[in-house]
Amino acid sequence: MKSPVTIKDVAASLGISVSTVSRAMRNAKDVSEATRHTVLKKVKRLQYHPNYSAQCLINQKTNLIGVIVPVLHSNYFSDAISGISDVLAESNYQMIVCQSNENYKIEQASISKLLGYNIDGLLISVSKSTKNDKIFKEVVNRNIPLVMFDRILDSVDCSKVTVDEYEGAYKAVEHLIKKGCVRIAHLAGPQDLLISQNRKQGYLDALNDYGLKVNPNMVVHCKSFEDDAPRAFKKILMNDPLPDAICFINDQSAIDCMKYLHRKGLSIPRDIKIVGFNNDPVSTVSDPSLTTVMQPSYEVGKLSAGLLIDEIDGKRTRHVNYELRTKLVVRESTKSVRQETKKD
Amino acid sequence: MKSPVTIKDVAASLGISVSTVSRAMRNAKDVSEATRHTVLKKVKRLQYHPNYSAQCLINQKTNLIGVIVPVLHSNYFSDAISGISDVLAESNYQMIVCQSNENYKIEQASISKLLGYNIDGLLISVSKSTKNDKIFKEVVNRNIPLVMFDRILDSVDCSKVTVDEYEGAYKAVEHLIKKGCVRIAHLAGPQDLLISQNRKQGYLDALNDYGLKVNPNMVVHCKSFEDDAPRAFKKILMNDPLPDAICFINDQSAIDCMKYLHRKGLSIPRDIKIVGFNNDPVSTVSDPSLTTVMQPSYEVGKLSAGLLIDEIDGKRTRHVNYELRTKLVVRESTKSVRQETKKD
DNA sequence: CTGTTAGCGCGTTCAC
DNA sequence: GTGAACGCGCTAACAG
Repeated sequence: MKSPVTIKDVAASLGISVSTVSRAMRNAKDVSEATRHTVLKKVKRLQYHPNYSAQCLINQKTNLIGVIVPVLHSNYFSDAISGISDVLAESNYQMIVCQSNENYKIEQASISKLLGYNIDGLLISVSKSTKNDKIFKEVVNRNIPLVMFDRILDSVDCSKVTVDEYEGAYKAVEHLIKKGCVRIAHLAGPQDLLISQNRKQGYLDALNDYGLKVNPNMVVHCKSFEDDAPRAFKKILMNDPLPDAICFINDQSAIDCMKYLHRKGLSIPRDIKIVGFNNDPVSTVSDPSLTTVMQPSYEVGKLSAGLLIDEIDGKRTRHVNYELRTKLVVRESTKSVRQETKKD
Repeated sequence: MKSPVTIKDVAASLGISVSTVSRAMRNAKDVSEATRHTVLKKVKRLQYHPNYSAQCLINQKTNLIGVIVPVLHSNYFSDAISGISDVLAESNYQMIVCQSNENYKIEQASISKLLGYNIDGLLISVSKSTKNDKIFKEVVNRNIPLVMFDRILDSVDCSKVTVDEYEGAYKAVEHLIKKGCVRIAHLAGPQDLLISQNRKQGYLDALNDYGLKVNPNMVVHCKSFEDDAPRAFKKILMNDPLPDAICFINDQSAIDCMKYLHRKGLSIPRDIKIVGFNNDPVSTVSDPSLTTVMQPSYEVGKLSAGLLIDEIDGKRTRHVNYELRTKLVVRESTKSVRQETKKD
């Protein structure tokens, strides 16, 4: 942080007082046009940039927003952050980005750091190991606007932006039922995550609403979205008779499963229909292409950032909850197959 | 930025001076164990967090690093940022992240903002519209450590971390040649980008080294990695005779092309062999799976951040250039096919 | 070991 | 319209 040239230097080199320079810089009205002009010229020549740290001390505002996500290298979160970034840039805010790596300790430490930086607001999607909400209560107590998105904590009193995962899963299962499936399995996400619970509930309710029995063996939770999914879907496939459809928590595991089934000599969508979740790029590329639930991640980011800024500006005092809609993207992995004419 | 509780409050509530509190906080040696203990207890009870802005004013150090990338929602850059984040977190730095959206004006404005925040260092991968290096010279002049990664500007005097795209492309083409291809086309990236030029040179040199003629019609530049690729590969496919292999600048366009060729009744790898670039998740999923050039993006991020911190800490005064190696990941899209036994 | 003083760079009263 | 003085929250230098 080298900014050798301060407001003093500008003032001295012009033989005027610092307060005049300060006024000229901030377009205050009580400065003569002449002096303002000379000041601004000098400022440019000297490459003077006001020191934010000093300004923050006075203004009690940093224009800094903290953003914490579980992981950065995921289509979902990088899209969301992209949305956040675009909105913040428009409003002259900068974002300090942290990834918790799904670790509550790191998350907590990051928040402490961010508080030290006097962020004007915080956007967070909590890690899957987060249960304690103490640190968030502290944020709220300090009157720092807080918006939780995607992965939220119900107990924290703040605005929240989520995706209607329940409806997403419901629509997926409904689609499968309409395709004639009756033994529909569900590879569920980590049990602690609210989004996993919501999706599972959507799955359960869809089955119920259509009069299908729930077979507990057809629902298997995985501990991690990435590493643990294969174990989980293999467990599902130990059912006898096999499910005629599986509803997944993400696209990659759905595709991994399709490949596995292929190797086992099963055909998709004929023998088993598959639905993913997310609409990642991979879902268009797999063979068969994957029916999946699209989540508006970029919009989640944009909306969250917008809400946060409104709260900072005092444009809204009450907290709000938004739930964005998903969209079922139907592709080949759930296509109808007339069994009688098909052989192989 | 509400932090009503300051060091004064702590001092007052304990009936001691602020400097004692300050000392206790920073584990200075000239404080009695007893007072330190009571101070720390009080600090916790009052939820006091030191004000970084004030500290920065003294220390002339913000522990803030600026990070600018062309886009956030890309496998490559989100991986790189993830690497940066992990390294910075270890060293107690925070990162302010900006995306230029490939727009030089935005890039420039972001840098100005970051300078205002008195960042201790800057990590940047320049936009493809960046030609002017004036703002970077200013950063260098202000003695702010700067590391460019992936997309660099040769003219700027700073440390640089790149991927050996030249060798990556060379290896890809060499692989195709060894597979017997002789009419190898290249879908090149935006002409202004150094990485596009390097990859093209690797392509050209490989052809030359193996005694193959370069056909200018077999090399087509696209203006954008995403939108413009289909136009470009269709132009390549207007060649008569058709190429027997195409070397792409990314995986998605390679896969789009494979699909297009399929619809046209051509078979891959039999009729045309395809190589991508990046090793994105999609490359494992396509049918046929895609041979591609893996770039160590996470490592690029880690290394860049490490270099920057060393420079900030004064551990290294000279600028260095690192060029990380790519790895050719061979999959089905370039598999050998014995033509005589194959029919379709 | 602890308290007092000064000053980091800037904005904001006040006088003039 | 302009300048001097004060304070934002904190640390460093100096006393004691």
